[in-house]
Amino acid sequence: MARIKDVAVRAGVSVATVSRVLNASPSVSEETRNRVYTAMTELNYVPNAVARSLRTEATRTLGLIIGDILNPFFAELARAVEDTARKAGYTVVIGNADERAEEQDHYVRTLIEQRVDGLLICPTAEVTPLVEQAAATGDPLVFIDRVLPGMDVPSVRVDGTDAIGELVGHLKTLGHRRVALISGPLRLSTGRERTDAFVKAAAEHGMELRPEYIQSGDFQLASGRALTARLLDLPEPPEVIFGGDNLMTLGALDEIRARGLRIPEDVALASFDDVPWFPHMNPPITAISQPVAELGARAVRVILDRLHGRPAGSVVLPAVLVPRQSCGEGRNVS
Amino acid sequence: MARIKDVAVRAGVSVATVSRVLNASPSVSEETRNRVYTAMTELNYVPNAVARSLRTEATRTLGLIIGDILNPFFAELARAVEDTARKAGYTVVIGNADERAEEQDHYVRTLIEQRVDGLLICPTAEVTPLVEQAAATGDPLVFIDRVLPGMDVPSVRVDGTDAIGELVGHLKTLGHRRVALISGPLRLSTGRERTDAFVKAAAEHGMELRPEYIQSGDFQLASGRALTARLLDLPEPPEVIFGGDNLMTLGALDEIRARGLRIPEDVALASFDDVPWFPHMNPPITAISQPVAELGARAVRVILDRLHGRPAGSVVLPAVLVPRQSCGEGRNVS
DNA sequence: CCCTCCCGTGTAATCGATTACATGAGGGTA
DNA sequence: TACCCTCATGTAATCGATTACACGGGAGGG
Repeated sequence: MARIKDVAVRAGVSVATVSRVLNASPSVSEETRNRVYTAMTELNYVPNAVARSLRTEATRTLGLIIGDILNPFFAELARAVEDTARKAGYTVVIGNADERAEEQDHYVRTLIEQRVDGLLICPTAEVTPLVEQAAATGDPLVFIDRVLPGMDVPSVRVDGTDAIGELVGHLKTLGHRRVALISGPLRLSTGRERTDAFVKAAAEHGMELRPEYIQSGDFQLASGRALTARLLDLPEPPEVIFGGDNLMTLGALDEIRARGLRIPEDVALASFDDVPWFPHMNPPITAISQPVAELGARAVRVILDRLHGRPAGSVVLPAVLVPRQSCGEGRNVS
Repeated sequence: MARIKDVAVRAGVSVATVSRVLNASPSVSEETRNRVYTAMTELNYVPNAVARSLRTEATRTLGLIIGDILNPFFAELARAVEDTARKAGYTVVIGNADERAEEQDHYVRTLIEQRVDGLLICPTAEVTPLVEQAAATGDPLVFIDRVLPGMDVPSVRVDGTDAIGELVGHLKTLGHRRVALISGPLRLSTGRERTDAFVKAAAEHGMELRPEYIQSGDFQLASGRALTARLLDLPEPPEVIFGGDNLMTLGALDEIRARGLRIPEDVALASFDDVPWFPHMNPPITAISQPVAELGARAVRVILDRLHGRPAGSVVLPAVLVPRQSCGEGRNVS
């Protein structure tokens, strides 16, 4: 593969001049520039980003560590991050942590070895020593979606509290009283926040939220199904089940269908986290939609701010309720 | 950030020895090795992969260019590629081509600049000069999912012909005669193959496949919806619509619902490409499922074979029919 | 005519690792 | 004792770019 030196020889100039052409430096004469361009095409020259990065100490690359790319929420997030980064001239390397601290650490390590310019992390529950150290070292980190307590790292996240309040109001209007929640681990900021907001809203609206109606799992489909089974097995099952994310909601749906129950007549269903196919379900699923694309875009902007020495604060975005039919005769909005 | 030289000084050895420890060379004494390890942890040393790659001319990185990460098919593919590559000690950089040749070329260029060891591409319809040149130069390429005619590049793909034949048989058994297809662009190998297989199977089973029942779009939701509208507007609309991928099927579903038609009574629906939520639709969607995880894993193996100088042939995997209820009283398999 | 300044270009150090080759200590053998 | 071999380690070149600094020539001013 042709190197800058080959181009230089062919164009009859020095490597410095070729480099200047590569970097669009103004101090190269028109004529020389053309000679260099010609030599480059003739040789099929492709600059070596590895060598450039070594010298410049910048890779123009961002690392993104997410929980699970199969989860549409993360897929959309990855897409938004990638789009925004690309427009700013950055490449994104995605790491799939599979919601495991160990995998997350693997990627943190690898990406730091690769000298990414910044690291966007959807952290797992645990604060691992490696992440702690990276933060302490001053590596440019930003947390997305989830927050780790007691760490001085800027974060970009969604606050669903208001939307959950709205949802509970909606449920009350529809005549429901016994409401249940199946959510993620309380150690995850998102799991805790959604639970707290639901409990608070239920209290405010005078709903009947018994202790056994609050179940926490791991944001995965199987746990959604298992917890739903537990709820439906209660002597007095809830009238509504609220899934803490789209996968737990899908698990709930599986269990409800397996028992031949009707939605919303036998049990109503709502979801935190909207996905493109919820409107097409039978019945369409009422959901709380997060501004995922915005989340990703803002996260990139925060990290770029940090990289360019601009002040970088945290960002909190609101979620919105999208009422459909899975909780009863709501407005028919898709 | 600490460099190998700092570690060497602190451990009282030369950089060569530190490097040997890093690369687990056996010719370092136990005692020295320990001193080096200690120095590394004390300095929080993280090896610089950029420098290493420059010297070794290998990045242990693979590039993957896909059509659209929001499409569950590609998300699953990305996941499989990443998993398999990771197990072999490789990192994967994903590029989102958004089904546009221009974006695809951007990533081909960028990833070659970054000197990825191999490139996995789901090519867009056009054979761009850049891709052609990369293939000619002997860059390690592998095509996934789609094939470009007349290029000497190994490919890993799914052949749905048999499954489509099975589907048409299934439709016939259920009493359908007028069958229609909404598929992707014929210039895409997948679009053409699915269309050809459908036409052939329909003929073999004596189905009524009128020319106007064959529509081709762009594998996106909007085009699925528009083509479905066109089919339903025909004086004699088809009894069955077969979507060429999951997005076109979803578009079809939108249009069918918008018109208040029932599935399968008014019009039956089937899909090439199964996704996790099809079983949860109302009614559950009959689909042809591709071995996506296998597809990704095999593609990685093919490229690694090439990298290691082993012979690397193309791979064709079979798809399978998963009958559900959207075409009528089929077996109830989820 | 000479001095300065600027413009375009070249020389060479540098980034942080890997690795071929050199070196020196120690042990075994004749 | 002399020789050779092995083992552990060090020296220095190298990968392909960037860039500070040097330099030569031409223009412009006095």
